[in-house]
This record gives sequence, C-alpha cells and structure tokens, in this order.
Amino acid sequence: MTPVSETNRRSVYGDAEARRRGTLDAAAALLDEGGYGALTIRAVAERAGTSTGLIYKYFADKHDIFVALLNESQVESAQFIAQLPRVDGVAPLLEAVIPESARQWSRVGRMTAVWREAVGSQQIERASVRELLATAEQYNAELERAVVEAADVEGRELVAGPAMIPFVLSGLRGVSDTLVNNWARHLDSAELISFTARAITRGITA
Amino acid sequence: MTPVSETNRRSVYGDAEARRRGTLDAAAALLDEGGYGALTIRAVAERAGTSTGLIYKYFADKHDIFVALLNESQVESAQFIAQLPRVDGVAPLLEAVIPESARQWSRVGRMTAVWREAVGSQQIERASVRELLATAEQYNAELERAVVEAADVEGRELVAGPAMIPFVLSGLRGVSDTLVNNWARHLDSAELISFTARAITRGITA
DNA sequence: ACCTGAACACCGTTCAAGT
DNA sequence: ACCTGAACACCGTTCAAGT
Repeated sequence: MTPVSETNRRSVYGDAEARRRGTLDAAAALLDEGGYGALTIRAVAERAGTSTGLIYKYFADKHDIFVALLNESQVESAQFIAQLPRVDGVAPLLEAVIPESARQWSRVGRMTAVWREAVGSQQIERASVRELLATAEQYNAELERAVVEAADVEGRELVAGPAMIPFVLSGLRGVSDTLVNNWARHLDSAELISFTARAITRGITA
Repeated sequence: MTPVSETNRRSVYGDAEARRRGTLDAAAALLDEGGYGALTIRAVAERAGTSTGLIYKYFADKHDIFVALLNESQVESAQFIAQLPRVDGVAPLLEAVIPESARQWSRVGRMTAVWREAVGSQQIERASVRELLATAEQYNAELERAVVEAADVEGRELVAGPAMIPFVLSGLRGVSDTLVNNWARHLDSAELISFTARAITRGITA
C-alpha cells in the first residue's frame, strides 16, 4: 500500500510530490548560480513552473525550503562518507571528506543564521526541523564510524571522549568556511586541505 | 594638525564622526539584541537618532555597515590576543582565545555571505574592504606571534609550513560556529573548548 | 550645506477569485 | 479541489524638498 500523504498525491493538475521536488531543485539551482541574493520566492516559482502561492502549500515559509535543502545536503554527505575507503587510514579519509564538505558548505553555509533562529525558538517542534536533527545525528554517526574504522586499519589509537567527533566536525566546518570564503588567499587550497587532514588526525590521536 | 576628512567634521548639526560612531553602535546593538532580522536601516536610523538618508552619507550601503563592524571586531580580537599570557603554553592560550572568538562570531558570523560577495567581485577595490583585508592580516599576525611565543615558552616544536596558522584559524572558526549555533547539543561547551584547544595544539605540534 | 522622509522598486506572505 | 497573482506590509535605497 502506498501511503497517501499531504505531498504524495496526484490530481488533474499533476503530481504534487513532483512539484515539491521541482521547487527544491529550482531553489538549489538559483542558490548555486546567483547565490543567496538570487533566491527569491518569485524566482523559485517561475523556475519551477508554479506560483508563489502554491509554494506555500508545500513549505511553511522560505525558511522551510532552506531546511529541506540542508537536510538533503546532509543525507548526501553521509552517503558520500559511507562509501569512502578506510584502508589508507584517517588522514586520507579526512582529505577526501574535506572537498565534499566544502562543496556542501558553499551552498548551505549561509543558512546557518536561519538554522540558528529555527533551533533557538519553538520552531524546533516543526517536523522539518526535527527531521533535520535526526539527519544530523546520522551524518555524525557515519563520520564517527568511518574515522574509527580507518583508525583501526592503521592501528591508530584515538583519544577517547564525547568531544572527539564534534571536534572533527568543527574542523571540517572551519576549513570548509576558509575554502569557500577564500580566507586564506595566499595559500594553495590543496596544501590547506592536506595539512588540515593531517593536523586533525594528530589532534584526535592519543 | 587634525586632518579634515569626509567623516571628521563639525557643523551646526553636530559632529559627523560622532554620528558615524552612533550609527555603528546602533547597528551592533540591534544585531546583539534581535539578530540579523532586527537589523534594518530604518531601525538603525531611529536608534541612532538620525535618518535613513543620512546613513548613506557615511556608508555606501548596508553592506558597508557590516564591513565596518567586522573590521572593528577583528581589531578587538587582535588586541585581546596581544594581551594574553603565553607562560602556560599553546593549549591554555587557545582555550582563552576560543570564547572570545565565539563571542565575535556570534555577531559577525552571519556576515560571511556578505563578505564573500564583496571579495568575490570588484568591490575589493572599495576602501572599506581593503581596510578589512589589512586588519585580517594583522589579526593573523597577532595570533601567529602568540602561538609561536607560547610554544617557545613550553619548548614545543611546531610543524612548519604556510598552512599552520590558517589551520588554527579554521579550527577557531569551526569551534566558534559549533558553539554559537549549538551544533553539539549533547556536549558541554567547556568540554568542547578544552578538547579543541588541546587537539589543535597536538595538530600543530611536530 | 546639511538633513529629512516620501517615493520607488523590490521582497515574503496571504487570500479572494478563478478554473 | 486546486491553483493563481494582485494586494499587503515590509525592505534597501534615492532624491526632491526643506532648514
């Protein structure tokens, strides 16, 4: 039995789920092409072939579109990490994760302010935000598994403690921000990535 | 001789420089109180006791107000680092830097998107943006000096290379973002700060 | 010479009106 | 039942009009 949800419904007007998908694709494309300033509801509606009013049938507000994109971004990143080889150890694993992390950060990084307002208030009760928190947990778990397995392969002993994975995540976010916003303008990207992967590895090694 | 610049001039209407200062103070206060959403030109004008039109005599646009605040934030951070004690070594130094970094990041972090657009385009020619780049260099130099001196005190050998300080900066920005946006919700802040300070230190130790 | 605030072209969001 | 787009209350920015 196919469940009939609010957004999985066909009608003479077309497939509601397909339209939701198209709205998200349009938003992502606008974000990639023109940056945050290009992402307006009117532009999304025109690009997705729908109307401004209808977008609010699928998303509570513009905020909610961000949350959905952020969620997809985290799912993709988790899948990417899951399929990475562990055989070369922790540092090469991280070196492979950083560019993907930066790629996601370039689209999604600006949404941090939005996220903060969402989680700081009662909006945490929203289904979309609760889903996002669950996805973040999965991403963290996938990263932890990969790091632990890679350390195991090379016989590296990791420092214990609940802050280990949050530190790695912070490091990934920090270097992604540096790369995306070109903070280290006098430094080759590849060199920063390589150094960071090895430095984080030293940082979590007992 | 006091130089008479565009923004250092008295008149029957008052002190232009004082008004510029008041505009920045109003903007900072609004940002701290109500977040990004509360920062509107109309609100800044009302709070600073001026008018929307006059704000554009001191700042090219809203963008330019951000850049000025970011610049002041970097100057304050550089001064804070300059006066920190080195005698306890690198990890305690970083542990003292992180909360200050997070404090600045909470106000200024959301401006990253703005910064990116500024530096990515021709706007880099703007005087305010060139000033910001120079301030960033000074902040970096101050941090490097503090880290090198602290390592010297405890006889710690640092890894060489141009990526060392950018890695530390990335790490500080990453952990600040984690703290400000409460990404590590199940983890005590003090524990994350302490772990991060020690892990970054291990990361840059040869 | 300096300052104001109505006016302009947008924006996110809503909802009466259409199909 | 579903969809549209004019309308509303904003926003950043400008500039004719005031002092």
